[in-house]
Amino acid sequence: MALQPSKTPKGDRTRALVLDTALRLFLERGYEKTTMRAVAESCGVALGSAYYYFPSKERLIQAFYVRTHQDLMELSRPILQQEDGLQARLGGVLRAKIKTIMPYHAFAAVLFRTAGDPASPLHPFSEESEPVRRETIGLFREVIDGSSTPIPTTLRGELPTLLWLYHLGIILIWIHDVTPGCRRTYLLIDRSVELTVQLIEMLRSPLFRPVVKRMRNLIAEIHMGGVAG
Amino acid sequence: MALQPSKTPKGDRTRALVLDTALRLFLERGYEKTTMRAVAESCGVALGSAYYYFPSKERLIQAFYVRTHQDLMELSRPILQQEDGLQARLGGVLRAKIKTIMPYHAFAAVLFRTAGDPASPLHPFSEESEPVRRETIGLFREVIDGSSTPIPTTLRGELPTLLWLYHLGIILIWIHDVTPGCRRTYLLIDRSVELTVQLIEMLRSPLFRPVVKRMRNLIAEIHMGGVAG
DNA sequence: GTCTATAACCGGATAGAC
DNA sequence: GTCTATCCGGTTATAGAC
Repeated sequence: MALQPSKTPKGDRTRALVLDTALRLFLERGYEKTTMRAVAESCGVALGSAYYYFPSKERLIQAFYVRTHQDLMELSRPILQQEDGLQARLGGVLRAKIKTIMPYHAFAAVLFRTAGDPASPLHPFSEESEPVRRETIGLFREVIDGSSTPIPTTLRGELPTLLWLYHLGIILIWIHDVTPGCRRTYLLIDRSVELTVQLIEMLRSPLFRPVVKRMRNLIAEIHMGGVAG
Repeated sequence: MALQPSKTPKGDRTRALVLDTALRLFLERGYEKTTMRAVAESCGVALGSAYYYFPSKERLIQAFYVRTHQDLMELSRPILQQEDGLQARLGGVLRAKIKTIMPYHAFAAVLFRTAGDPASPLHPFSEESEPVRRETIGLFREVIDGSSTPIPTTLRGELPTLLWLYHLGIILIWIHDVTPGCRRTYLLIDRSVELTVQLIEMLRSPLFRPVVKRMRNLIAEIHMGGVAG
C-alpha cells in the first residue's frame, strides 16, 4: 500500500488521528474547502506534523481508496460464499462497491479526478495503485471462477481485467448520478450486469471464435503498453 | 465555445497574445512548471491582465481543446470526401485526431486529467464542453452516414455517441503511450477499428436483436442521467 | 533516529486604484 | 482594460524536543 505505518505506537495513533480528521472534514465541507491547516488544527497537531505522516494532501485521498477497498473486500466475502450464479455474484460485488463509497458521494468528483492523469500517483493504472488494483482484479477473478455459469475459455484470462474496467465505468456514472440514493446507478448495474452475462454466454458459441480471438489480441496489445498491466 | 472574443480589437490582440504565449510555454516546459506569472511576464502584460482574459489557468486548456478540435474538423473533411468504406473513414478520423494533439503529448496528462472531475468545466461531459462534444459526435455521425457499409438500423441513433466514447478511450491510451511516435496507439487504432467494424456488421444479424435492444435501453438510461446527454 | 513546531516560500487567484 | 498589492493555502526548510 506504500502507506507505511510509522514505527511507534504513538506515531500510529497520530497518523490515524490525522486521517480520521481529514476524512471527516472532507465529508463535512468538501475537499477543496478543507485546508491542511484546518485538518492539523482540528486534531490538535502542528501543520508540519500532518505533513510528516502525509507528504501531500493528495495522499490523504489514497488512504481513502485503501480504506474503502478494504470495506469492499469484506462486504464481498459473504456474497461470493452464498451466490453461485454469475449474475448474482457480479451484481452483488458491484452494488457492494457503490455501498462502500456512497457516504463520500458529495466529494467523489475530487476523489476521482486524478483518474485521467498518468502523472498522479493516484490514477487507477499507476504504480502506487497497483496493490489495490491487483486485489480488485483478483476479486473479479473470484467472481468468475466460483460461478456456476460456464465462461468461454478463450476469454477467461482477460475477463477479470475487463470486469475491473467495467467497474471503473460504473463508478464514473455514479459520480455523475444525482438521483436520490443514486437509484439510477443501481438500476444501471442491474441492467448492465444482465447484458454482460448475456454477452459472455453468447461468446461461447463457435460463431464468435474469430471475433473473440481478435479481442484477445487487442487486449494483449494494450497490456503490453502498460495500461492495466 | 463560450470563449467569447472581446469587443475591441486591442483586447482581441492581447487575448491572443496571452493564449499563444501560454501554449508555447506549456510546450517548452510543461503545464505545472509554467506559472501564470511567467506567462504574463513573457508576453509583457501584468499578471492581473492575464487573469482579465482567462479567469483561471485551467481556462487556457479549454482554449487548447477548441483549437485542436478545429484542426480535427479540417483534417477530417478530405478524408470523409474521399473514403466510403466504414473502416477507412473511422480509422482516418481517429488517426487525424491523434495527429492534431500529437505535438502536445508531453503534457497531455495534465490537459486531460480533468476527465473524471464533474466539477470542472473541462471534463468531456460538462456544459462548457458541450459545443465541441456535439460537433465531434456529429463528425462521427457523418463517418457512419456517408459510409457504404450497412449499419444495423436499431443502433444507428446511438452509434455516433458510442464512437465518441470509443475515441475518448483511444485518447486515454495515447496519453499513456511511450513508444516512439506513439506507434502503439496507431496500431491499436487499426486493430480496434477492424474489430469495431466487424462487430457492427455482426450486429445486423437477427440473432442479435434481443441483445441490441437491451443495449439501446441501457444507453438511453445513461443518457437520461446526463452523461453524454 | 523519531517526532513536533514555527516560519517561511511559492504560485494561483482577487481587489481595487488608475 | 491594465496595473500593483495582497491574500490564501499547499508545501518546504529548519530548528530543536524526546
